[in-house]
Amino acid sequence: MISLAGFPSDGDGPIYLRIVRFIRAGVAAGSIADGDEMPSRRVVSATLGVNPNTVQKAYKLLEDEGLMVSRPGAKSYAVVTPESVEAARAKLRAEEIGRVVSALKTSGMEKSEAMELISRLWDEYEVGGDTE
Amino acid sequence: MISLAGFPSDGDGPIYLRIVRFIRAGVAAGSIADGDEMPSRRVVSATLGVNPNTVQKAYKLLEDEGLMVSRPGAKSYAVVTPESVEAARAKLRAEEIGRVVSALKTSGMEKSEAMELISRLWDEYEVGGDTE
DNA sequence: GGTACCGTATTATTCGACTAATACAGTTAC
DNA sequence: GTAACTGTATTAGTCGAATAATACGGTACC
Repeated sequence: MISLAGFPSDGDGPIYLRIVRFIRAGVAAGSIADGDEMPSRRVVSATLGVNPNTVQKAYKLLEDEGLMVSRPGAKSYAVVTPESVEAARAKLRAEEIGRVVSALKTSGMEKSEAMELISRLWDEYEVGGDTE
Repeated sequence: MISLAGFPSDGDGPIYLRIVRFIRAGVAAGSIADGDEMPSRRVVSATLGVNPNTVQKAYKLLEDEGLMVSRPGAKSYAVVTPESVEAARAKLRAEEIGRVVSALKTSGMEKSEAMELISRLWDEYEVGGDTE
């Protein structure tokens, strides 16, 4: 059974995404094995103090990514294959990151400037990109 | 008087940000000159079919950025100086990068991971034939 | 000074994302 | 079969951002 130990009590972003991130990290890091039983929606919801549907939203995303399997009535299990591990890592890596670097360097920005800018944007993060 | 010709009837993001972007682009591109008269809030609101306060929200941001000046009762004017042009370009650049950062966050990546990867990729990336 | 425009402030309303409440349906072990 | 779990769907509440309705006060020009 996959443990929720280490799940951050405080974190950035909505709860369902933090759950997704937590499982993705486990798959990517190898701390979750193929066929491991996932805690049920209700167990997770009770543990984290959220609604089962919030967990369902996270589990649905994870299933769509191929990181777990669910079927009505039965328990859910992690899927850890070379493909799913790569999928998890790809998500964590987000290939578009290369475009950030590309765009920034092309614009003639110094590395220190770029890091500062990205750090600030990350914290401020407004859809539409307005800052200040 | 600055013209609204070319203002995109459809676009991404809230209206007030599209107005901001439109003016920023004009300043950055040089199609707006220093001292140019800005259309009043009410004129813009009537032209675009939105509330004057939506325009006010945009104009307030532009004024905070140093791209225009307003004072109660009087007309508003564009401010085009080396500083404001640089400010406009920086904002447009930051906005573009912000979209990518947004995508990374939505995909569940954590800030520390992102910063680390960007730092590493920065050193590996070679400026090639990429333009734009 | 009066009129017509201007910018600004205060207060609703709308709308979508996130979360919750509840009910429904499938699986498994006895 | 039935009890106790499981996953899933439908609907409602909550909160913040975007926009609107309205009112107020300043400036310019005759």
